[in-house]
Amino acid sequence: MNVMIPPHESLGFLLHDATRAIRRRFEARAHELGLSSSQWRCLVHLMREGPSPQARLAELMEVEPISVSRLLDRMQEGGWITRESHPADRRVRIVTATAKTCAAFAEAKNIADAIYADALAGLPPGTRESLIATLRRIIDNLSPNPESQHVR
Amino acid sequence: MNVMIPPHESLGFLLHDATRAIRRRFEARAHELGLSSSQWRCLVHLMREGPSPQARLAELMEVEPISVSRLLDRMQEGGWITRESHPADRRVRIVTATAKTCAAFAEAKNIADAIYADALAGLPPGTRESLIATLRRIIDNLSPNPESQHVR
DNA sequence: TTGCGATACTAAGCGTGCTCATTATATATG
DNA sequence: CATATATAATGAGCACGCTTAGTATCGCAA
Repeated sequence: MNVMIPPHESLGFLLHDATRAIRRRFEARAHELGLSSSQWRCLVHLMREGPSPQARLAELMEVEPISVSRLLDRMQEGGWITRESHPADRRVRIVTATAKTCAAFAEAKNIADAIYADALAGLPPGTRESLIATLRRIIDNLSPNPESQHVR
Repeated sequence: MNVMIPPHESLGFLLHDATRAIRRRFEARAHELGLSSSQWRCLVHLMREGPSPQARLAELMEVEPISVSRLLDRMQEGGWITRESHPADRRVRIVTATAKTCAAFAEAKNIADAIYADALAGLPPGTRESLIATLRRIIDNLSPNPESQHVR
């Protein structure tokens, strides 16, 4: 019945803490840009994908459409994106990054890259690659969609 | 759906996604216990530490005291903890795990351990240990408190 | 054409984190 | 003693995730 968990050996706790440390540091440094980590995640997908319906962004971010809707409300208010009606399907709103986004993108990316470098400081070469491979496998193993595993 | 999109390689995104996958799976399985992942995190610290002031729990969980206050409101309502006045310091509320917590603890721990095993399935032996070491170093590297690094 | 299910988005409300501010109490300092 | 500062907890309000539900629109089939 002993609760023998030495300080933070739990995989879940460590992943949680590492993720939170990175997110906090990003938000501290990107605060002056007016960009939260969720907004940054959204912009990365949007810049890679190009102008997209909200449902596509929800799929890429793996969150519910309603979460994207609220997020985009704030991003639109912040001037990061525009929402335009799809010419052929009036249900769809096409989300497009603004010039402000394009201007700030490189700066935010530099912030993120610097944090990753800090995070991995002192770890042997190849750690990043093996960590990435492990994380990808964990995500794949826990994917709720079994037939998508190992296929992609 | 669309299988042509190459998955992103960003460390932050992968950590975020892996953490979320574990959290989601835990919450799906612990739902019938009435335990959220945050409540579980809190209980783990509480069982390890013993009856504690809220401020101590906030320190252990590395969240703000107000967040603990709200979390404990719900945990108290759910019957997981009690709050008692400190006999010598009337500012302090001592948080204590209830019998319900002790009864459910092993079950929740089994859920968590099973998820970690699923997550690491197919990865070579030693992956867990190296992943844990890497994550601990990342957390340490990003700690906002420089003099605590490498000391613990 | 009409109807019906699927899809795109939004509304309402909650959990869990945050910042900023407030109250109550303890402790140190003049 | 009186006051100033520090600490413990909470209130108000926001960001961003969720579930559940609703509306508008599309596409297909009878």
